[in-house]
Amino acid sequence: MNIVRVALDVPLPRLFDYLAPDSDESDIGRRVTVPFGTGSRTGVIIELATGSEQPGDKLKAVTGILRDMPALPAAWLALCEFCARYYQTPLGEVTSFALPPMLRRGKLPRTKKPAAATSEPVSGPALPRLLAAQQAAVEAIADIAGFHALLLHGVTGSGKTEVYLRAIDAVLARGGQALMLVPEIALTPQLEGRVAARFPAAHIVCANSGMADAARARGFIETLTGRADIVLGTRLAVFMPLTRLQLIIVDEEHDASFKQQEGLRYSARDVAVWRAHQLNIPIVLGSATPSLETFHHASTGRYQLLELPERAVAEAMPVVRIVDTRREKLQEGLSAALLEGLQQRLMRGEQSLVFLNRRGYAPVLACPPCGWISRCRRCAANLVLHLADQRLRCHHCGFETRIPRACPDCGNVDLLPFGRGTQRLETMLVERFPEARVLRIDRDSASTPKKWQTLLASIHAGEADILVGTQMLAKGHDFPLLTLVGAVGADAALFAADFRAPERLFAQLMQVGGRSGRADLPGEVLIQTEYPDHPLYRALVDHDYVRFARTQLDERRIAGFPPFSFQAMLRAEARTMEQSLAFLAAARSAGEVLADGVTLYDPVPMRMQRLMTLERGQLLVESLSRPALQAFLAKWMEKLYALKMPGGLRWHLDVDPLEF
DNA sequence: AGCACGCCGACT
DNA sequence: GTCGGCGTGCTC
Repeated sequence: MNIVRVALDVPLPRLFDYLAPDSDESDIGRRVTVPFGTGSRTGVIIELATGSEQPGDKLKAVTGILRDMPALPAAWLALCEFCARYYQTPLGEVTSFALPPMLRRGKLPRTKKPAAATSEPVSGPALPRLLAAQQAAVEAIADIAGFHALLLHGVTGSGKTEVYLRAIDAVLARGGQALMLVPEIALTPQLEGRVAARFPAAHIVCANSGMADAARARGFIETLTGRADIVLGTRLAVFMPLTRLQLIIVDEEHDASFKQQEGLRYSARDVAVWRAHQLNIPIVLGSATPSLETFHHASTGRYQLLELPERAVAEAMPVVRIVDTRREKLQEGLSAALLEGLQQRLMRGEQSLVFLNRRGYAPVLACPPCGWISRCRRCAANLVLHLADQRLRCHHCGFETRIPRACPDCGNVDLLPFGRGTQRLETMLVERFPEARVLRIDRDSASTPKKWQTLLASIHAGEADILVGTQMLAKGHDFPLLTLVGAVGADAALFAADFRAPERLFAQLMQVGGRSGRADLPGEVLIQTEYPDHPLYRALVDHDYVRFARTQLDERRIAGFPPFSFQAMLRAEARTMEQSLAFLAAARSAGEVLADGVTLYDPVPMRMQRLMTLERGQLLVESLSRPALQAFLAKWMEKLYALKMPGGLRWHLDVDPLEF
């Protein structure tokens, strides 16, 4: 009896058996349409069987095996199986996620005219000369046979990309494929251009969530059929079905966007490392500020550390200065030193950037006499004042409303904005420097890729003197005219409850600081703080990531935080906090009997306690051993599926959570 | 997650 | 008398 075992996109941790008389071994990894419940679904055939644990009368026959494209290879299925196991997600949800939406639905993209084959071997551009450290890195990567993880640690401008390109070159020369992951969609076109220019004969496939359905499906199939030489994309590209993969690169490996924060909560960087291990190939993790997990691995020798200590382009590192704001009376949040710096750059015709990671005019509008403040009705958050379009807006759920003329509670008309956002800084700077062209760059002003491109273009054309922006500005873009970066309001992250906040702050300031300066125009970074002696800032002054990382790792070791422990977070959301916490308490009791070498903490409300009218709680699980944690989670999940829940309650498990 | 079945409230 | 609320149970 021919039976196929099918992974379907339902939240049930099992496969479904179907009769498939005409199936054979070659159908493993094929998509298949099956009757399911009252309807029909498309899934993936995971294995063949001759019998089933299901009673024979329950077995239905498949509607059809889709043989219109090559079957997904065994290594790809194994990758999905790993994710299902590791992230405690049903295999069908993983395979479904890993497929482009169009293929998931059982369809195929229309074939497009194949790009004109490059008949003549095209010669690439002349190669830039390598610094000694770059050369050493390139050779180290070339020397590797088999699985090996390398951390390429180098500041902005140290030439990491050139090292990647050389490594890719070597792989292509051997007829292999390379996979390169980058954090942001916004960065892929730029990188694609550079890669395409370097490898004119290579077929490059992009993969990111911003692509049209058909294009993404086409890229997936081109990868599956082996036509792609280089696959370039954001985190989801880690699931592309490369069949001759010989090298994986993860650029900006520390970036939090490699971790998906919903659905399948995977870390593309971690999955990439597993994939390299599975295929026995090298993986290069690159960053100026590696994640502490990765740096720790490099320190213990598990990963090989490759250092690029200097900037490749002849430019000095920017001078970083701390501005002590404890004694000073600030002007709208800006110190005399920063204002002076801005004035100087204006006179010299150079650009400045004021970095403030908070958009809007002010974080809250308040009525001082009666104590009213602008709060979101649906979330445990304040409504942010957006003066530019006269709205109050919740940055968490998107709720917005007109700015009230008077206090809704007491009628007082003198409502006051508290705190400062980019819009307020912009207003202030326009008043203070009437001759300057001030440009604000945040998610409000650069809401579409097109607007973002326009803003970028005018920055490059020198049509702006002072930029005010959020972290949007920190990533990936070079601003040749920029010589001053001022960081404002950074202290808030120093004492945040999240133990990863300092790590993120350091990376952010390092990254935004790296935007300033070039060969003939040395850059300067001014960090305003009330904690001028804080080790984080001192390390920034010295450009000493390693010292910062070691200090942080020491603290983490003492506190028993990752990477010295392994964590998972169970989160629940319901109509009331009581329901959420009651579920988590039940989950904890169910888990405690299984816990062997695993600690379950008290259920607590999440930091963003209410979101979209749902009250959210969380329960942290921790272990000193990853295998122990994994073994526990597998057993625990079975019990959780069996737990009775009040209507409207939803829960999920987040393995290796980044958010607390 | 869907989707059906099922048993109680307020509408034509 | 029926539409519909969402509790419960099932999907090979």
